[in-house]
Amino acid sequence: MKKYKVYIADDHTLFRKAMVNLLRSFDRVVEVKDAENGKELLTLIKYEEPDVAIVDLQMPIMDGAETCEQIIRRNPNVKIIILTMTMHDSAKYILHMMELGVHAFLLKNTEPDELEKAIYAVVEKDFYHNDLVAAVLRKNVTEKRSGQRPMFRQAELTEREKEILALICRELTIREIGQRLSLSENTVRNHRVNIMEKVGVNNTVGLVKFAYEAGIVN
Amino acid sequence: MKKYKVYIADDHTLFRKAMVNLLRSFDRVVEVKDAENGKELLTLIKYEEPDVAIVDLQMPIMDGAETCEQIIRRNPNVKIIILTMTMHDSAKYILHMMELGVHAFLLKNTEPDELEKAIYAVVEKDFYHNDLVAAVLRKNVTEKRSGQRPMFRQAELTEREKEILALICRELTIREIGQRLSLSENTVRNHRVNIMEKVGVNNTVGLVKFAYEAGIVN
DNA sequence: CAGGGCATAGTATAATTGTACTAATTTTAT
DNA sequence: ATAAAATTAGTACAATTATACTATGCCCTG
Repeated sequence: MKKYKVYIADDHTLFRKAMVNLLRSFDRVVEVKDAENGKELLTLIKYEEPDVAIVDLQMPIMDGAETCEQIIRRNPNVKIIILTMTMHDSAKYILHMMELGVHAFLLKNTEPDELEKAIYAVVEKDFYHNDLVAAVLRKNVTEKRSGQRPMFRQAELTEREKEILALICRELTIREIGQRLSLSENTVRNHRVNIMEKVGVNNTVGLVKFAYEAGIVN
Repeated sequence: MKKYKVYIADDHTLFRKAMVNLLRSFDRVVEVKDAENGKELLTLIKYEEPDVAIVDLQMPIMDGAETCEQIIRRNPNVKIIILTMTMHDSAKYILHMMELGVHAFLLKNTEPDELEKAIYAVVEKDFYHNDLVAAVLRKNVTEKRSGQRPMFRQAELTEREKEILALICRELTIREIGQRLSLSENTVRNHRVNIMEKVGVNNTVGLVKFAYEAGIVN
């Protein structure tokens, strides 16, 4: 019986440490390491490849999406399991990452048993298919048909854009953001417009909602 | 050496189960039970009182605030530890619950050691004082002094107001809302202003954030 | 039946956001 | 080293939101 190495990245220390304990209790897990953000996880992986990496979708430093892209590009043998808060909010991300080649998606309110099953499935069968994934796929199909807001709009914001979006969500005006970042108001306004285009909204409300769904605010 | 019974309520199964494991590993914890929402926790407590109840602030069925109120009213001997995601967003809740008499507040990204300390502190010294609490208190004082947003404003919106806030969050403009509800733009505008006053914000971003925190949008 | 909260509607002005472009410089990737 | 992307900055105008009031009718409660 083969045993697996599992690494986990999650910014909530309590959750992460508890998960480490849980993972260690699984029969076929031999080694568990943890990182508090995507960057740290990538460093870990540089030294030694795990069989499975468990990644929290919402992380502040390097978010789940970016982390997964890096892993897939640099360590394509590592199987990735995404942890996500709610299926609804992160549907567009899930779709994107399915395209990238992520191997499993689990809600954070999954039973431990299912996590264990998922770990074994991704290494042995390369994918773990569950209700969550099925739902996202179905939703994608139905919403595409009815011509709604583009389900997955690339929405990969640059660092500057994320920074500005975060400040918008702290209720700063364009002027205030300009002052804080020592930028022209025009520049900030342009970034704002670019963000809106990237995420596919056309007003402040949409921006804030996106920020929530993308985990840029909590 | 006295040993304690600890119950935990959190809607994220994975987190909750992992926490149960973690709690059981603490030297002076003898019994751990878990519930997936406030209601279930209250039922548990009806049959047997724990020494400590750990409550997630964000729960769908019966939220943390309500659960704590009930526990404090019906089982005043039970010490309550609140788990919260971010200090910033839930500051108003934390203050409210400090007034109610909750015994400790921890961020979800706390080290396990601190959780253990907090458990022993609340039963022995009735309160666990940490940086998070200090920060909220300080913020409350400074913001009160400078006449800022009232930290805890009950924010009980009327049905009409909730309805309009929901439409705002669907990215409708005042005009569109007026049309949809067959109201004058002015009326909608007035409701909007009243909502902003009630919840203590002064722009669209604040409105949307409130709606998220209050569960008016998901 | 008086007062309070709620829902409605109005006026007027200031401030901010939204749209639509152009354009130079720097950084990053192929 | 060259192309693409990111960051910076600008102009101009339209649309919407934010602030600050007044005012009326309705319904409920003490």
